[in-house]
Amino acid sequence: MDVKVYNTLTREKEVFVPLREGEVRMYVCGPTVYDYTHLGHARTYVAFDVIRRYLEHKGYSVLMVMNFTDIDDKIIRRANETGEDPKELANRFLKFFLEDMEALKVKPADVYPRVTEHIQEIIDFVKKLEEKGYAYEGNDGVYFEVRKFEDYGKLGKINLEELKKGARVEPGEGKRNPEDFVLWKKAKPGEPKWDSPWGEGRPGWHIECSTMSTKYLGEQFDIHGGGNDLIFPHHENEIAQTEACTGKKPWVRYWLHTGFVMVRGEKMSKSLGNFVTIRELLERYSPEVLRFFVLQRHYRSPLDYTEEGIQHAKNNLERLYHAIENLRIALEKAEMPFKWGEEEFELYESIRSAGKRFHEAMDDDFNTAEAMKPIFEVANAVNAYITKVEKPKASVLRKALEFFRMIGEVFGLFEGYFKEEGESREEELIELLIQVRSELRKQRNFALADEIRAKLREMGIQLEDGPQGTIWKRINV
RNA sequence: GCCGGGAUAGCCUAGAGGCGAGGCGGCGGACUGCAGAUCCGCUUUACGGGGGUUCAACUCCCCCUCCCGGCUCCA
Repeated sequence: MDVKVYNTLTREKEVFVPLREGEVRMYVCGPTVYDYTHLGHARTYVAFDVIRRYLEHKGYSVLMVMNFTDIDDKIIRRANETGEDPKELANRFLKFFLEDMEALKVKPADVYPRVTEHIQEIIDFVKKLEEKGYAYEGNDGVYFEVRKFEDYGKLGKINLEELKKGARVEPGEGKRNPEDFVLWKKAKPGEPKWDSPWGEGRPGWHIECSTMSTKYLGEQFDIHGGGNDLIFPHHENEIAQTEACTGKKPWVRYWLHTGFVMVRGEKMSKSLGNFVTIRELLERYSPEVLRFFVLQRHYRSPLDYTEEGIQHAKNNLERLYHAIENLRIALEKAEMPFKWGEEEFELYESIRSAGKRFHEAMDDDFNTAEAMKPIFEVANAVNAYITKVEKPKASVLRKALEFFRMIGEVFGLFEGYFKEEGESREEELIELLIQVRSELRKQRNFALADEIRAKLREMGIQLEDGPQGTIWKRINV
């Protein structure tokens, strides 16, 4: 089945066809590293992580690049406030960002180009634009002359005349036209700077993505993504620069943008001060709960942040983990499948059809919210099968387990279950404790029995007493 | 002003011209020393309002109300 993606450029869902067969080259706009990563960032990067994982699952080889803006007005301003060196400040938050991404199980990009490591390439790019007549030098920097690029506005559906009415277009000292944007900023005293044909200065914001993406992914590539807030002006300007420079259109085939995280009806952002950092959240919730929370909503829709919502996600994920643990326990007493009965056919069919619907949902513009449904249906079917059937058949149970493993790989979940192997010592000790506790229960020493249960629970092991004795589960959520 | 996205049962999320919504929560039952998990049932005649098209609209068209976002800081 083909994957369909919603392309911001055309405002339509299109069949995804990469430029080179079997390979996807994608670029996701990374953060400006001057502060901690918050849930809004996490939403975007988890969404693109799952998009990337799904494309890999479909058999594509994915080359993924994410940039770091490590020199910029905001970094300089923040550094001035704290008295820190801008470079050190950027390094610090860059490191924090990578730590947060790792904690969230976001697969690392193949290259993380930093602006300060690509100054020469950026200068060359600007020079080329100058040679081609798209750029001019003003007294405070080098500017891109927007009106020379006739396609300007195609991504954000911007009309230049309307834009001027929009009031917030700043004239800027060295600009010829208010809509022009800066490619190279000349340094003011005390600011970080690099040598260039236009004197000492630093790159403008948009130019870095054009330069670095084409360096690693070529003059044309498949996917360029980021938050909704980057459509205009950032991505619009990137298109103008790059297509003006290379002359090749379209520079990027598919533009993907994520919706905002909302807090009580407002966008989560630094300036509003209504943000929660990943670090804070990870103190209260596991990484998988946060991923699950994000994936319960389609990536383009706004996502409302509430504690209750995350709690919901936690409950949901717990339910799935229980089903997986139930599978493991059932497998211990499972039989050779010398014959299948109606129940086996039923469970098999439910797994098969769920797999199909999962893929249909993901093929349809990575609709993770829709893809959740079949997962719960399998969990229900598994639980029903296990309670109904005395001697479950190992083969169907394994089919269910494979299903969850597949989901786990695409969504980046269930690591707590599928990762560990060879912890048999720990398992033996748990079994021993269960035996001791059973003896205590027979003697009706419930106080001590309950204490053992409570202590194990604290360690992430949950005991459940049932008709066939006591079983244990790992609590991974 | 211009451009875009929304309103779905108590709550959260999908979807779609007729055909099972998924989860959470709540209630009742089974199981149980308690807890937990699980099963069965109920909460459930769901789709912002008004027109229209149609044999049939939650879905298509028009209008309206309300909410949100972008319009050179942003993921």
